Amino acid sequence: MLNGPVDEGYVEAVLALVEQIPAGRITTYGALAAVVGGGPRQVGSVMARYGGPVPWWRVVRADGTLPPSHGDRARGAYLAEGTPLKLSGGLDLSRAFWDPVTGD
DNA sequence: TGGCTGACAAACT
DNA sequence: AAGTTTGCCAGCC
Repeated sequence: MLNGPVDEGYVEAVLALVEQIPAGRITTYGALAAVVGGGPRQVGSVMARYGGPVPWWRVVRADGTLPPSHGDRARGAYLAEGTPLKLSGGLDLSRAFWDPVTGD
């Protein structure tokens, strides 16, 4: 337990939401940041450090474009889960966006 | 102590 | 439509 440092609460909140993202759906860093607080960059930083055990590929940019760091790993996951992809190589936010606030 | 960096976002040209 | 610039928040040098 322990829980030592406070950041753990913040990290836990972010990871919890990411784990709640249903397959075939995606959310944005800004949306998560709006729920857990802080800024979108902070969410990204947390994911980079502690986002190992969570489906981080379901978290994308606000434009629906794939983050440079995701790599082909995320692309395969999208196809495998049936995530609505756009011909431009991005994601169809209008169709695949999942709201962490309402949970739908 | 000040400045740079970073899984971002929104606005402007 | 695309590329560039500024802002935000926290951690690290």
